[in-house]
Amino acid sequence: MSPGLALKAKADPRSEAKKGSRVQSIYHALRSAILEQALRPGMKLPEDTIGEQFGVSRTLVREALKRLAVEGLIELKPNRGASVAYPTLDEARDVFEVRRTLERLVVQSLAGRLSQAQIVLLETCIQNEDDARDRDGPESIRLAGEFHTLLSGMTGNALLDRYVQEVCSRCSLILALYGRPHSSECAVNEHRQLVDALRQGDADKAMTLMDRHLEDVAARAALAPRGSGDIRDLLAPYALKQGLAKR
Amino acid sequence: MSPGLALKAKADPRSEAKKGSRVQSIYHALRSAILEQALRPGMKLPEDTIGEQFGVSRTLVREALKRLAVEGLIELKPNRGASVAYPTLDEARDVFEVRRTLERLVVQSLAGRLSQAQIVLLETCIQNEDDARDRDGPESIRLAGEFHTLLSGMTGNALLDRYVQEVCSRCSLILALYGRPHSSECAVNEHRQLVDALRQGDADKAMTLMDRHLEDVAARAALAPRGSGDIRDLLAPYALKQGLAKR
DNA sequence: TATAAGATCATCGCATGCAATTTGGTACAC
DNA sequence: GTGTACCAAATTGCATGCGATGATCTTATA
Repeated sequence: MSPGLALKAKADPRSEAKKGSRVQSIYHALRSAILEQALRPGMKLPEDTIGEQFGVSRTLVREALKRLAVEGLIELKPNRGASVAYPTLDEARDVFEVRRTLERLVVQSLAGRLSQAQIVLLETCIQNEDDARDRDGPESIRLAGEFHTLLSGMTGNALLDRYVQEVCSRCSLILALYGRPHSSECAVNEHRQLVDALRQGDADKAMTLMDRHLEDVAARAALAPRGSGDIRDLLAPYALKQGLAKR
Repeated sequence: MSPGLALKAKADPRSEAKKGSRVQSIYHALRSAILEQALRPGMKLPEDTIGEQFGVSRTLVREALKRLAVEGLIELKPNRGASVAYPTLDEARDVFEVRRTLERLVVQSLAGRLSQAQIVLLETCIQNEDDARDRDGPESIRLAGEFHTLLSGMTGNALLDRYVQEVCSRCSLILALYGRPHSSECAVNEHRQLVDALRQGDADKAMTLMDRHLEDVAARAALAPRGSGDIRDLLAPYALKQGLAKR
């Protein structure tokens, strides 16, 4: 529309550098906003409102939304637009199941094959987690996810990496939804142990550690006590929309 | 553009029924065309050419192309449009690695939990494979994939199902590229054995069978002899470019 | 003849307009 | 007071136009 807006948008993606396409920026912004719960589950996400905010047209917003929908962070209903996803406990369990499987493959691929530089990278990542431990919940959730995606990226298996990134996104949302806030200090230790096992090349130990770690994470999300969380699971969707209950 | 074309396109998606949105139709058409090698790897896929063919605008075509790109069936280069993907042998190996991991989870979830109706479904699927055995390669490749996606769908885990579908698509393309044509008769038997193990609830046996089965499939794709396939890998694109120029 | 610079053309990236669908509200009848 | 029909506002679905980017072909010069 007005060239002024377009220019502002072009100037705004500051640290994104010259390359990142604008949909990328929108995608990242929305993703962060969702994972940090600035946008709460169930919230509507109208295309033109977002487009105005970012100084782009609906076309690009729509594209970003579509990507987020693929990742399961938003829901995209036929003629009624997008809203922040509200994963059920059943879906959450499914996601964690897939995640455990995938991450077992990650550590299996990585055990004993990490370079010194990679180990340093992992350790600084863990350090960041440790530093953010006291601060707000959402950020530490995001950082914990980044450790896992950092690992998956090191496998060199692009497909595996993409899948792990996706399940991590979903898990972050799930944790933000169902997780108890005061629970990330043990994760840091578990991450440290895992890196140790990987460095020593003990694939079995690493896999066991990762497995137990993800079990812990899932448990923290109140997924383990199958009965207790179900009330919310059943209640919330009705409070949100009224009428879309299918499965 | 011309209403004639639009009508033809609208009439053509025959079994698609009324509901499937038009991008869906385009997506399925292109997907089939690629998997059956009507569209050969490396071929360019211009938006408006396809749009004309289907009687829709570039917008919808673009959307379908994006989905295919996510699935790894086409490549989408920044300002140069889409072309049918040409997975390298390394990528192929990565895909099969992920696939084995995922499908192990599938059989693990399914062992001993199949209903009678599901078993019947699987058996008819295998029968279809058997029937198509003698016919052209592409179709039997597609059918073999359908058996696996049928299985994954039965887990009830939507995410797992989506991932398996995706890796199956990719594997089909890979097999079409690198596979030897005369090799599907054993797969049928392997599928039968697998269903037997699942019915008996022998999870370990089923997992082993699935693992070996996918190993076989990968081997058939010339992925096992790491050095031998590279010649084809390099040669084929050039042969294709000739065909592309003609078309 | 071969190389390099420039012009031309095809194709995509993105914004925007219009039609279609849904939603929420209001009036009216029962 | 409840239920139905209808209307208006909001929002998405899709097509298309314009500018931009990269590919190809031309031409000039060494």
